[in-house]
Amino acid sequence: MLPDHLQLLEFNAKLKSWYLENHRPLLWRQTTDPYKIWLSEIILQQTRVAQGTPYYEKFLINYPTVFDLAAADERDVLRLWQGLGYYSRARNMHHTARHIVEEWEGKFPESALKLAKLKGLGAYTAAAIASFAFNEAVPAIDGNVYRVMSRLFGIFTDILSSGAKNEFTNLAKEIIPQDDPATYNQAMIEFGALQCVPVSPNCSVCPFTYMCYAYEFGMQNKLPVKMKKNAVKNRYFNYFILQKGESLAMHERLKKDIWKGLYDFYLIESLTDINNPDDLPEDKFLEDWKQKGQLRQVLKEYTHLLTHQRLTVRFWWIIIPENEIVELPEDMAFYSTAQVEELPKPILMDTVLKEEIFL
DNA sequence: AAAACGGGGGA
DNA sequence: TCCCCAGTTTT
Repeated sequence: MLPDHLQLLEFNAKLKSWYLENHRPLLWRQTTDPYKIWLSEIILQQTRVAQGTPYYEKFLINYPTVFDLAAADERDVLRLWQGLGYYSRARNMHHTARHIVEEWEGKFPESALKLAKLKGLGAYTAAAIASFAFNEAVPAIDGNVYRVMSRLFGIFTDILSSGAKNEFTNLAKEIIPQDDPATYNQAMIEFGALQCVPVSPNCSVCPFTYMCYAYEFGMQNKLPVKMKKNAVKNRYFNYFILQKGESLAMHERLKKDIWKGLYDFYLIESLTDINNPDDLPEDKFLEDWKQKGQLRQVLKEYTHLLTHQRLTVRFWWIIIPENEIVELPEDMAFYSTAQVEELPKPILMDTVLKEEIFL
């Protein structure tokens, strides 16, 4: 959906006039001093403008130049940063200030490529400084720009995927004008921040609806695509360790679930944490075993963390007299302790056996 | 490739 | 209360 050359010229012209009319007069936009731009970009990396602005002013009063920052004690820098979070940003800035003073006589490298080698500067920040301070024609792509581009051009690449950065950067290189790239970058970011906002953008006042993929297909709230982080699901496992003589009843997990192919005990999964087996849903095997044997709880409650599951696991132990015949589910059988040792088991089963049964 | 970083703000 | 935010470094 990349526009052709003429559309591109028109897009850039409209974007620029949108910016000139609508942008916020933020302090760090009144300068081309790379030090001040650097400071603002680091602060704004994961901080809202309203929260970051007082820090920006505080920092410039305390450390007006890169030399002042380089001369400061790290603890003073961190103290000034206090409340902004992500303190490695402050430590990296301090480190890089010293590097720039010692290696570059206080002068910032003037290309994004060189800037990106400095600690604390990644692709985005390096491009931002290179374009804002030195007018280099490199696209600065932050979350705002991902959003604008994915909607305009209908890009469904997951912006958190490893390839997204390259794809968006390559496309942006086609779009960024050689003439005044700084304003282009500022404008894309500001457009995303003010107009093409994450939720329910007001497209009725957008100058680009006529060429916007998301607008045409009503996909504003579907773009950009961000892979949902696997929600961590809570599950509650209630295990019953059935022991008869020296044998334990075990079960091979065959269903499409965690621990497939491993052996565990008789399991009743519940929707909540249940500490009294009488509260479990009725179970004919359990009824039989409780009648014929003796139930006791293994006291510990285990929390087992998997990539996207959090298991709360309780164990109960039922001892059946040797002479009793008990019913077992089809997929269960008694195994001697020696056999149990040999069976592949979830580490949690192993732990419990070692801690509670064979001690 | 994935986790860690750390607060604030919004659902 | 939980979830998300955005970029970089570290593992």
